[in-house]
Amino acid sequence: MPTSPASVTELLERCALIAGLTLGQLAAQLQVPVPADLRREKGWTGQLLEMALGATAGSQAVQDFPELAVELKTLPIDQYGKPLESTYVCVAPLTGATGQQWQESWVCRKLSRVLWLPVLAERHIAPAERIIGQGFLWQPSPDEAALLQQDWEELMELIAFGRLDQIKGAHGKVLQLRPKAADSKALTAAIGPDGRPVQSLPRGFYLKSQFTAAILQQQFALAHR
DNA sequence: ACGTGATCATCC
DNA sequence: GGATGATCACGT
Repeated sequence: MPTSPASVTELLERCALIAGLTLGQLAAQLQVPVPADLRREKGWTGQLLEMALGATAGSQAVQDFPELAVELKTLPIDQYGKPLESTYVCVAPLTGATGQQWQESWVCRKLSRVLWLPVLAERHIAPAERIIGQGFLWQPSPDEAALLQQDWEELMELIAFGRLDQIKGAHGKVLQLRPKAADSKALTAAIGPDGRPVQSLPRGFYLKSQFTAAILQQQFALAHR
């Protein structure tokens, strides 16, 4: 069981070591069973790679590598390097976050330094055969940060004014709000249209795949110039 | 129930 | 084919 990396350099070295391996090969090294599909283990890939890299946070609400201030995100991609899914960031505070500033938000902090780890994960490829790509460290550019902040402020304002029901996944340019729950019947406290407390479906912030696609494109260009 | 890891399944 | 809403497992 890998220990937690002492530095960002060491973390990136570990990424280089596993790049090119299949998930099956890595799972064998770590003595982890591989599911035939991910229908009942949707987080399996992320948890396997957390283990391989020595992440310690588990299900705690902190970054994956707290000492390094690095958040790990696996990114399922197709053969052309395009993301297959949006990227979950964190749960959305539906109460008690009115007046919060962007810089102190959970979204901002989690996205301040991300280790992206692409995995070739087209659906026709069995989990064991999926190939680990080259991980890389990313920090939002000023432009990217501005886009994220704008979307976050817009969504948080709607939440604070009790307009949660009007928020669809289509809201936001790069950041979206979508259900994040066991099922559509899950309930959590939120603010109603009249400002009074109501119960509603828990939501999470997600990065739209077009945004992560741009990050990958930029990284690809950097790596090949 | 909440937050972690996300992908599934269906609709357009 | 891509995006949106729904869902699965686990630890706390």
